[in-house]
Amino acid sequence: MNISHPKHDCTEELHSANLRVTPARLTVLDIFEHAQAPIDVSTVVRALEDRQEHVDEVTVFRIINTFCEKGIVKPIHLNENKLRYEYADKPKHHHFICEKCGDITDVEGCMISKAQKQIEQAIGGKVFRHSLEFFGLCKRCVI
Amino acid sequence: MNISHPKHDCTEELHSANLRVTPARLTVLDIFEHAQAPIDVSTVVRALEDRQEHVDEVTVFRIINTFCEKGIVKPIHLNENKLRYEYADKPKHHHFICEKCGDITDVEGCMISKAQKQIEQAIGGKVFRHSLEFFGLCKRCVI
DNA sequence: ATGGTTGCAAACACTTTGCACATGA
DNA sequence: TCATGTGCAAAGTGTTTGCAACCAT
Repeated sequence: MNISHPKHDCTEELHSANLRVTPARLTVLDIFEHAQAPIDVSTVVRALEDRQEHVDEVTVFRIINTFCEKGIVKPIHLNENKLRYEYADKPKHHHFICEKCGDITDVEGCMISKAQKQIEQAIGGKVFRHSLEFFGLCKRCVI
Repeated sequence: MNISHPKHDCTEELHSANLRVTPARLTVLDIFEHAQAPIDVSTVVRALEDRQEHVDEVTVFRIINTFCEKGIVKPIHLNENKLRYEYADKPKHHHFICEKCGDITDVEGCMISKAQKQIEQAIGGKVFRHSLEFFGLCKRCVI
């Protein structure tokens, strides 16, 4: 019996999303599963190159958009002029961005889900989600 | 009747920012002072047209960038592919964006300045600012 | 007079679209 | 086989830059 989580199978994940299994999609999925922070499209393209896979940037955009539609990854706005994406199967968290070195750290836990209730009362509507990012200097840059 | 003296106030404000007073800058400043929500560049261009002032979009970008450098307005990221800007002289607040009608409401007060302390301890760095937006349905769209 | 400001054209970065060809099921 | 995925070219946004002409001081 397999006690720990079975080693994640990208092929299976694509199948269960009703997506055809292609080399590009498999590798992009694997890249997201191993990414330590939200990554943008050109980073994915470079990661593919590093693995000797040459995938057109347009195709990477399309793969990621498909993954977003299927809920496999989700877009992350970090107040840049571009989108980043991260693997969706992560616990809720926010991000801390170092304004000097650009390092991105996850901030675990969500401290404002209760604030949403107050806001709903204030605006008389419904709050579905929020976006919260912190900017500053990481421990290596703060000195 | 509602007689305001925007030109006078705006002239002063440009002077004290060491900026030359031009018709385009005066009107852009007045537009920001009267805006009810963060606005983007093309909205400013349209607002200028409405006042019979035809200012090139590039010039509006430059005016707004100059205003940002002077701290007269500040950029607002609302998880779009473009920037919005708002008059900087407003109390701290966040924004609620209706995902159906696009209406933007200010959410008064900042409920996470104390959370920043905890985050600083967690990451071992320094948090200077944060970005927090709420998304949902406004009271007209929630039904 | 002269240095900052503007308009216009062009470039730029990121993202999407169209279409022919290739490929997974 | 055939619907779907991919590469390439091109277009679509939002934004910046170069440069000559213009204008506020």
